[in-house]
Amino acid sequence: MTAESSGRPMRADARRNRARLLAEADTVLREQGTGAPLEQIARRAGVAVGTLYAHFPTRRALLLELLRERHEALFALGDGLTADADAPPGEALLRWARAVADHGAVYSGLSDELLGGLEDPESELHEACARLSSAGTTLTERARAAGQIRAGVTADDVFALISAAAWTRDRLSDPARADHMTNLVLSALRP
Amino acid sequence: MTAESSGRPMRADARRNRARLLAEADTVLREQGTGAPLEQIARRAGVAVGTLYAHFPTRRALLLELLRERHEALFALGDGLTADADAPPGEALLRWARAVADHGAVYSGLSDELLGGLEDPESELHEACARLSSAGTTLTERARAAGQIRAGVTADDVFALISAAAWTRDRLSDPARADHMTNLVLSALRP
DNA sequence: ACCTGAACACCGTTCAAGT
DNA sequence: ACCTGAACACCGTTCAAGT
Repeated sequence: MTAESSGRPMRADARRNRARLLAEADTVLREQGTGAPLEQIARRAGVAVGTLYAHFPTRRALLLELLRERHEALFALGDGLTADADAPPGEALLRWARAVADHGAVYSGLSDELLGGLEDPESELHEACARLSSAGTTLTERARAAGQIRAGVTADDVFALISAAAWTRDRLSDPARADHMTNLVLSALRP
Repeated sequence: MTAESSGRPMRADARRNRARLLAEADTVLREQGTGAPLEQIARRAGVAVGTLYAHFPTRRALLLELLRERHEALFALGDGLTADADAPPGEALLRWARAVADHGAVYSGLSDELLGGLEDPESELHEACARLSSAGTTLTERARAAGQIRAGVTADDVFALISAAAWTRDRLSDPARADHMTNLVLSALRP
């Protein structure tokens, strides 16, 4: 067991290695997507593969750490939008959906992990995905009550749609189309 | 070079092996998706891996043959819908979109191949994807001219949206949601 | 003309041995 | 307490040797 999972402070070299691994992993995943060779990440961080595994037992555990900051920011955004009861609920929901869709397109393959992580309780990403999904629940219900989105659309539907928007953006070779396609997919929410 | 690519008739055993490979490949891909181990397909077909490669030099070449019949059926459907000039153009486009979305969800991972194959001219699936995409062009233009879909939506957008619908259906663990989500994603086309 | 299966490459994952 | 890197497993792909 490593120190990080037992609450004890990590040895200085371990902390440095962990930080380097995360930094290089971010670079490599931005270039090659969520399926990038772990060996390459370790090499670029200047450590052996075993060290990577010691810090992050699975690929998804590594991915979860990489996403942590952005997840926190999204939770905060969700709270902020929910707290602002006077804002037009349709617009609030759309701002939320766009933010999560952007997030899901940061690494190629991430949209699969997000929707898959919600559906699979065994995924290391499950809790984060569930929180992201439920953060949209209040916004969805308000928008629906105000008649600003389609009847019958659930928070689960919204999350699946957001994931689909991220997936589409991810696959497009022309980055100029990214915003347009995100808007188009999310426009399915219109009443 | 094999006989099949030179126009000469194949030897009887080769033809039998090819047919068996395609039949087993369909079964395996339905179970495990487009990334399934090729070794397993060969074993189930009772041949060595080399034989599979002799018939289908790449994974996508195999996939293209697996899809050929369904592609022909879709081309025919597209022609039929286009020929029927009296049908409501919005409905015709939606029938087309649903048919292609169903097709793109037959094997897990197929939606990636379809949209990716359209974007990548080097893909063995490129020509088929381009034909599928362009088959929707006339239907899209008619629907747009009749004001029955959103302004500014192109045939490329429709194909990307169809792929997104297939992807979403593919990822859902609950098959009962499949139709609902397909309808929701495609409802982005509404004016 | 076609098939076989061993050979090689690549990558994920583990773990005994080191510091 | 942490790191190294060899070892093993798995799969894609090629090709010399067979029929």
